[in-house]
Amino acid sequence: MRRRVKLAFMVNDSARKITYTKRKKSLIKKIDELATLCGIEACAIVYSDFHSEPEIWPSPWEVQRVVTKFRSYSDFEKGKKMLNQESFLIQRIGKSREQLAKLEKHNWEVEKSLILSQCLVKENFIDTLNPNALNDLAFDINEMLEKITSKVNELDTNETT
Amino acid sequence: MRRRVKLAFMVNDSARKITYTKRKKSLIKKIDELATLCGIEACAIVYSDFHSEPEIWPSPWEVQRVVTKFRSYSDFEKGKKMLNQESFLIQRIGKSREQLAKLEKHNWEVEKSLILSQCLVKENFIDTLNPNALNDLAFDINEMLEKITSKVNELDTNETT
DNA sequence: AGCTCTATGTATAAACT
DNA sequence: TAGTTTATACATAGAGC
Repeated sequence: MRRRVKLAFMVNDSARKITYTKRKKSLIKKIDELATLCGIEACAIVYSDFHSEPEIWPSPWEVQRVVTKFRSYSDFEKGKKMLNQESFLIQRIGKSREQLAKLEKHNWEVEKSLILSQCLVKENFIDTLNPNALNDLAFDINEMLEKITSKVNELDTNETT
Repeated sequence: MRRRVKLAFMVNDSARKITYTKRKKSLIKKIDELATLCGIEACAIVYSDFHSEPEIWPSPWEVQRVVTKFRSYSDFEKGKKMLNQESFLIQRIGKSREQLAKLEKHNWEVEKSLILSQCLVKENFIDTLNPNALNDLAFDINEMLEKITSKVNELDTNETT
């Protein structure tokens, strides 16, 4: 009953699948605990041969809930929110111009990373998509990256003038 | 030295941060072990208050490596790849039309989830962006969702005819 | 802020059902 | 395929530096 398992690919198919099932379950639990204990949001994505599609936690429905909320902002609420943000930004800029620039840089890094991780998933999609869909995906990615880049450049320009 | 920790938000700031740091480290290790032992790809994204940006595993550079590869496809390689995909799809369709439909449905769910998680991050960005950037984000998200939806509809239409 | 120590809780490989 | 058991490895809260 020793465990002493060498940290390497398990060549035994059945043992590997059992380990996968067990460890995946534990991993989900750990993620859930971390999120609960520390009040953060976390998700994990696993691409395995045991399933034809990536597995995602937390549930897509939970993620969808957040975005539904985001998309359901009325125009009024948007305006109100923007005013709040404006005040916040003015205060922040007054306090520290450099810090704001740093934040924007961070945001760009994150945005980029997320886009990239999205691309990673897209690449895994490839095996189940047709040529037209493939082209669409590539186009979307490039367009998105250009869009974000120009947005950040715009922010930088406004910031330095 | 008991651990008897209740599974709930830790109100003590310093204790929470310590726990976060420790558990995050372990979580990364677990993900790494799962990936190594079972030969799969996995990543995790954590949105915490302790960092201004989400933290991503594996490293953004690793993700970026994949995406760079993806973007550097020459037109020729793209064409070759697409042919392979077409063969694959034809084979799959011949084998089981329903299974393909199911796969596409799964893909759509995953794609949607990823877009949604991206939106989730965008929402976290809000506090550091100005009103114009906010509008841009909202516009991008809506556009992206519409684009994907229509793409899936297109796939469905082609599939059912 | 991050590290060590240590008691104890937790995860899990292997075996069995 | 999935649950149960058990011995052992691993994770970690709390305390101290």
